[in-house]
Amino acid sequence: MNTGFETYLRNNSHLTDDEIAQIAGASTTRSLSRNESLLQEGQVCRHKTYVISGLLRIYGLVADGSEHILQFAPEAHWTLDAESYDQQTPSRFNIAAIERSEVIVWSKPVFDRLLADIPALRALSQQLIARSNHGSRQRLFTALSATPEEKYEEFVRTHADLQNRLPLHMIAAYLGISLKTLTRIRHAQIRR
Amino acid sequence: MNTGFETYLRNNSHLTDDEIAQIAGASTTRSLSRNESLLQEGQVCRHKTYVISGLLRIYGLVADGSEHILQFAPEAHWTLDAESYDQQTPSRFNIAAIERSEVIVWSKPVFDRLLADIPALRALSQQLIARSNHGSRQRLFTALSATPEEKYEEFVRTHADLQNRLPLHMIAAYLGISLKTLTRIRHAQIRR
DNA sequence: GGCAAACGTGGTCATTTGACCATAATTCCC
DNA sequence: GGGAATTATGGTCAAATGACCACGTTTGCC
Repeated sequence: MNTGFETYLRNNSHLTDDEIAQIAGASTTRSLSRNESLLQEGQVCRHKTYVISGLLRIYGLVADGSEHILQFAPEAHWTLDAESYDQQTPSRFNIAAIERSEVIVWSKPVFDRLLADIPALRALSQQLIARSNHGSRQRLFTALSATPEEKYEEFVRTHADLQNRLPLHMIAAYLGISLKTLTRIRHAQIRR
Repeated sequence: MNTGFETYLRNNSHLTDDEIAQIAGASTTRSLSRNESLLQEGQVCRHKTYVISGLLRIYGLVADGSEHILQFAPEAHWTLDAESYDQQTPSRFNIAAIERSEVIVWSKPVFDRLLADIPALRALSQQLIARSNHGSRQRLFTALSATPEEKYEEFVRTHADLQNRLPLHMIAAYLGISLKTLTRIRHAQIRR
């Protein structure tokens, strides 16, 4: 079986075919229907996850019930609440499917074992953490410094592929602006 | 010589005294006067840095010349533009001293050598990256979801020690709000 | 295929926020 | 110690934003 995951590893790591087979062999597949939850606030994230197809979101809720999205995870993304997973502590965030999705997962003991056995997997993990770090930081800077319009423009620039798979209210929740403001921005841009 | 750095390593890692001596021995000390720059946008971050004393800030500039602060780095913090350092690419951010500060630095080749030789230092590095990750993410969530007042309250809660070492306009630049708004919030709180 | 839910847009209004300006107090540095 | 720069606060005003509401359309799903 080739889930696309093997292809991903072949193209994005120095793993040998044997190692790839070993990693894939230790994984379990899980299907998520639209809106199905993968992790809820307060639960401990017990699995490392890779998205084969579909689209997930990682988000937090605030007092008034509205949600704010930290990250989208489309196919070929590793998604996890890193803090909850690493430390096995209750998560502050939620993960749920936006579209029908397929993910593969490893329980933490299993994945730890793989990490211990396979140096190239450690290297890949570190690379992913570093990338995530840079992503968060860049996003933080944008959140601090950009106007709503600039935020939207950056989103379109960096997530062109996701733009038509997401309802506008989720884009707004991702940008930290209201749906109304987003609508206004788009309206203004059409006029131009 | 004991700079406090050795003590830090003794308390926060599994490094042996020999290893600690090796790491400290490979470092260079640098003093920064108030407002002195350590790294400017566009430069490549060529050194790993540890703050012995004082206080630095990592910030970015926007078109109108205003600055937005990503992070404060007081004594006992490792500070660096991780992306620029890791990939040796031009930095998008600036680092400068807020107070007169002392830092110790290692050039990247030297520190890479230490990392290769000392497993416990790799472990520490990974821990620091993970922590930084979680910090950025938490901060991003706050930036997206909190009101200015909530942001300030969280800042006071999490940075009580820095509060009276920082001018208000820098706190505002950190929170992503205007100085005016910050003044208003503080005024309202006094009245309560 | 059809019904219910989700979605996108629009209008209005109150509130918040930031821009600009001035001023007093404080702090820094030579 | 003293002069200059930085800092904190305040006032006013315009603009941006969000809250609330309604309505028509689209979409998902049984």
